[in-house]
Amino acid sequence: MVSAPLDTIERPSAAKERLRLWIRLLRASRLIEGELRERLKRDFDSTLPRFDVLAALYRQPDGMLMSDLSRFLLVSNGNVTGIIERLVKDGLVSRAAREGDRRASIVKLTATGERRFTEMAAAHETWIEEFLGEVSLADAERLSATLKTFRSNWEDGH
Amino acid sequence: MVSAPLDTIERPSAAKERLRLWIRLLRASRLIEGELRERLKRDFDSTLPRFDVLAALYRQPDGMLMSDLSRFLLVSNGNVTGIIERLVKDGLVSRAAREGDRRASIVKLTATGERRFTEMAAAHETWIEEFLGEVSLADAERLSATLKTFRSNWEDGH
DNA sequence: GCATGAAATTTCAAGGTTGAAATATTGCAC
DNA sequence: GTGCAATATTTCAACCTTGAAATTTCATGC
Repeated sequence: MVSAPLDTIERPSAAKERLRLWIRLLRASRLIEGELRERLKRDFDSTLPRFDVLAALYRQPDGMLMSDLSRFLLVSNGNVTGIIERLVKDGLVSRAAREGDRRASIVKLTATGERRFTEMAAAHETWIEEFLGEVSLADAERLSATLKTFRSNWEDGH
Repeated sequence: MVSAPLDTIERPSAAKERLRLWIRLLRASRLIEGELRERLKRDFDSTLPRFDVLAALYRQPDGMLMSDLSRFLLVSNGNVTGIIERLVKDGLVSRAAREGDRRASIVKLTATGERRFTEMAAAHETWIEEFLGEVSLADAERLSATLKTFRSNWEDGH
């Protein structure tokens, strides 16, 4: 019988640890996402994708193109079409053709949308604090930094 | 002009840091999930939810109830019904009524399903290593531990 | 000016997701 | 044994999601 390389037996395998990390990461997001979904529905009769769109628009008072939204939110073009349709119907968002380019439409928050979003954002913050409150500041900073590095590497390679 | 409390100006606010953590966590999962989805589709003509179900069943050779699956995967009952339907149609999964209880059905991997899953799992491992390879062993361990604690706390409180 | 490719968006089919209501079956109190 | 709550699952409408094809408009080379 031949010994396996030290890496695979004696020491914790980095690959296995990263696989475990991914599984826990996914599970944590799903737990939190599920709870957020429930509460957005319960308290604001809204959804997470709608909240994401409102948050993106809130940061850009001059408005965004459909394609800006889809790039920023990491979702497909077709997806954004439907979500915006519903937000417009609800009066939270406005659409207008871009000056001199009838292909593109500029999407903005309405006054109602802005008011509504700030209410939702306030609740959102307290909910996240409720969920993650037991994570120490030090842990949050480390974790956050690791994830930021991960994302930078990702974007360099994709 | 009055000074704000030290906590909110001089020192990084723990709440803000945890909010940032959540945003990065969500973004990281979405990036990885999106890439996994594409590759599962491309290489196996499958999807992430199907892969999740196969993985759960692989760990339980004696089979699982529909409700076991829905609890374990954090998805609704109705959701599982549809996914299992398709997996059965594809021949990867079998269903049978539980002995003496015609309400419950026991779901298992077929031989084909098991073979198929091990292929997918192997690819999955190399993909995750590709995505997270730059996360050091130490960082992976810390992050993973933090997320585990988070989940334990969560489950105690819910 | 016109053709032709690029850019911005929509449409569509297939699938995933929830939560609530409906169905079917079981177990239990009496 | 009957009634009734509990259990396991399905059904359904509404929404989210993707990726590919189609549509509309713009820009550019000729």
